[in-house]
Amino acid sequence: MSNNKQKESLVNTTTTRKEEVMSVAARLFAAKGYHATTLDQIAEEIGVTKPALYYYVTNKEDILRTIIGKMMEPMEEVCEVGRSTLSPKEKMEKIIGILVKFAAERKDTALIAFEQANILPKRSRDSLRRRQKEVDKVVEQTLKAGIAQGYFTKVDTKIASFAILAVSNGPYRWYRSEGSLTPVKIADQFIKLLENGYMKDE
Amino acid sequence: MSNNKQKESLVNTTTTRKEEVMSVAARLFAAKGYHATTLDQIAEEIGVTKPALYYYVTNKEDILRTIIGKMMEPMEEVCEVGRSTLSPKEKMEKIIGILVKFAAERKDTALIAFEQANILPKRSRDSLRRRQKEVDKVVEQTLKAGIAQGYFTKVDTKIASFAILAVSNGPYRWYRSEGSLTPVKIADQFIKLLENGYMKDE
DNA sequence: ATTTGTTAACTGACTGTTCAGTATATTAAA
DNA sequence: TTTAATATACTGAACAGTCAGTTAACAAAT
Repeated sequence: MSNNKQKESLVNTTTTRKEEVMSVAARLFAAKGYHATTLDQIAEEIGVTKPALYYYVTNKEDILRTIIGKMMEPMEEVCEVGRSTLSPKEKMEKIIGILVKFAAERKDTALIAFEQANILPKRSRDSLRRRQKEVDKVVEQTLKAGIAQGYFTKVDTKIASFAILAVSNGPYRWYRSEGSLTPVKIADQFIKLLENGYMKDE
Repeated sequence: MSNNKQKESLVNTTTTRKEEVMSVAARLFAAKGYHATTLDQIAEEIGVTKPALYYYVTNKEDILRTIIGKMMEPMEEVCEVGRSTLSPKEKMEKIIGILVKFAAERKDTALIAFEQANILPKRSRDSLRRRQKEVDKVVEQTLKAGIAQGYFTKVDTKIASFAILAVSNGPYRWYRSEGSLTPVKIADQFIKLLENGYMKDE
């Protein structure tokens, strides 16, 4: 009885214990929610006991914070696109691509960041919210630029950016990596729909 | 022996205690999540003690189930539109209107139904999921019909329906009733964007 | 022999739920 | 009209279970 321990350097590509904690926790937080997930469950799935987690992590909340922190990178990418010299159309397409890719490939992280960030204390939560507002602003500014330059139609830019973001972030709810759809195909379809709509313009 | 509700229409001006429990609970569940909300908090906001809640409700979970149940009605409305004889374009516009209206006017309910339904036991959760799938199907069928009849462009109907639903349900995340935007105006903008896109077709 | 990693056993706080009572209002009986 | 009986709406106290976090001790590897 007992172990079942870790001999990580065997076939382990590069996953450290800490990363394992994070990915297991992310899966459980996403599936059942933060409060409904116990440290015992995380530990058991990894094959250790609860106190062992405290060797890698200072807090339960620390796990959540770390997971949510992973969302910062793609949002920063979006902001960089915003600062680039691309045309509004190209910018928007790149932004949608980045967001769809992340929402599909990192479903758990996306779900947790969108639906459980309010669990964090104001301090930690605010840096996420601020970045999200920056992303909002990049999308809206891109829309405004496109309209000003005569490429885009005159839509309400606030409402349209909410729509574009809802679509682009949406895949974390339904994407299945086992299916035949790739993030790129999804993004292409989204772009086609958002740029031209579903009505045939005769 | 004996039990609960039935007519108490005597002095009730507008809201019964049970309704008050539900609306307070909905606000707290939406703001902090189900597990992070204690019965003491709900009771305190109403101005009673925790055991008093059990006079109106059998369970904490029962509160959640009741709140989520409120989402059934608009989804049934959508299904009725699907069964109607309207044109695909009109159907889709009505569906978007119904969903936007609900997501905006009943933000808390929508948030809880979308983000906390997995807390319910499979049994209770399945009736919601089934209805959601029906709504999905109505949207997809409407798209297919519109394409078949030559009104809509040939989009991937699975992906496009996810997009339309993400947009239409989205307002529960950002709508503020104090603002100048009405659900109808939002729906109109969404319809315009989804039908024609943001690109100028010259 | 120290560092790294882990465990068994425990604590302190919290929270959903129950239950025996109580105060007030409503109805029935005298 | 007074009195008794019953239902309504709640409270205070406590129970039972859960869970984040701690402590101290132990093993393996460097």
